[in-house]
Amino acid sequence: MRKWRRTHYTDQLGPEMDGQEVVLTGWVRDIRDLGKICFMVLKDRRGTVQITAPKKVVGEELYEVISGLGRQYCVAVRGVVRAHPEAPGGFEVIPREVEVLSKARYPLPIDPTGRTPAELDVRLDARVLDLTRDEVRAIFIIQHEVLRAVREFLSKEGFVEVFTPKIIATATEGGAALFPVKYFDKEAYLAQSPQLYKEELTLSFERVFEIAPYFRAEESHTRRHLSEFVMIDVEAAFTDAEDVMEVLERLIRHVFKAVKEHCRKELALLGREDLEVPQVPFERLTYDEALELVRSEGFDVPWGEDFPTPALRALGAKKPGFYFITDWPTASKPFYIKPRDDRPELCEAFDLMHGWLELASGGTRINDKELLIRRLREQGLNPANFEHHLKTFDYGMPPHAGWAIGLARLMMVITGKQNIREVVLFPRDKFRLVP
RNA sequence: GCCCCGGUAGUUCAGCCCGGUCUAGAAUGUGCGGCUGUCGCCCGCACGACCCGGGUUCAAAUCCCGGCCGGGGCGCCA
Repeated sequence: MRKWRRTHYTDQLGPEMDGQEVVLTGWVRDIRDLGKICFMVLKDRRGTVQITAPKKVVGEELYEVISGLGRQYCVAVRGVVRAHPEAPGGFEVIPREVEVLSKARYPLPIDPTGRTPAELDVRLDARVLDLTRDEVRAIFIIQHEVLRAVREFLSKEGFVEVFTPKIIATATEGGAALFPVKYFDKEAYLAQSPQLYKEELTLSFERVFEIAPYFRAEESHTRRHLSEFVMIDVEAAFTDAEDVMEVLERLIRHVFKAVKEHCRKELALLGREDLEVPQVPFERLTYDEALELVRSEGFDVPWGEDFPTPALRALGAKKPGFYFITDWPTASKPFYIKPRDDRPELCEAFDLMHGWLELASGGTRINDKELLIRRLREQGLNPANFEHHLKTFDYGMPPHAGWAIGLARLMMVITGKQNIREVVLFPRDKFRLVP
């Protein structure tokens, strides 16, 4: 079907083009048939334009075609631009020929104009149609810019983008529940993190990053958890936690600047024109300081434990922007995090927070094999299950550090959306496997 | 997994507490008709729904129990 080649997007038209013939393609957003004149709003990915069909001008036959169109029909229109003071934007297109490329069947599951609102769950069931709305699509255009900016920044910082396996042999790290998959005649699992692989790769590339989906079979049923989610992972040789925290906060700043500069229209659609580029460095709060704050709010959290959600909310109320929580109790963090030399009950781990939302976590890693084995045992894990990983520590493993940030959580902060499902195209949780 | 709240046309909401007046109301949508400047067009007519199963009752959208699904919270989330 080559007959209809678009000559212009709707946002490339204007009253100064009066008299010019154009070919437009898109979807019928609205039809207003007044009897002897019919107005059709044509939408493409860049905007809308009014197609005006006066019966006397376009003739009986074409008038029937146009007034017979329905919302969300996919159409091509050949017509002439005409300046007209009463048309939106001061111009309209008088059609000469209209071809229906695809019809819509009614009833549509949601109103594509958004005038009759639908709940998120209903919208997700009809996600593809939901995405015809500019304000929904804006989220993902912003995400595209975020990813572009992340790659730009990390590349400039000397990081190499890599891919590590998403099908893995064993439940390497313990902890989070994994999804088992059949792998020929073996049982395998979907990766919950690239942690061990990215550490190993610092031995050769020194600085790597990976942007990929991960899978966790948790019971979590909250506004900020999904079973499948994209993480941006970074790992760097010859660095410690403080070094990579600086990379992280500068990255966040770079991303916010890029979004602010390149996604003005999309931010406006989401009511986020006021998005502020955060200043660096972000505030550093030690675990002990955070604990004290939380306790002063009346939460009885024992030393050594992670903060329960209500405590984090209280913390977020006091610290609404970006901040780090550092120097966590060693026992509260994974085995590969390096304990502090001076106080081994604490470790060189950090979390990046935005208000009460945990965005990223990272730290200095252990590069001493014997210590790593001891830490595995202390966490109740069997070193034999980490044979391949431990072997790489015999090849000159450099000291290294890194972090991982949840892409969707970052998108929640940028877009102001309160439910992670809003910022994921086709979210997966315990109760949703389709579409 | 636990707690609270909810499930009514395609969508969004009313009715439910206090069972009968519900042949279930509205908006939007869809269909048909009318209308030459609309832009959430307007006017008229029509179409379309009580989540599933069981129970109580003369009678259930309404009360009770179970299930499924949804919203929120918590837990889990190295």
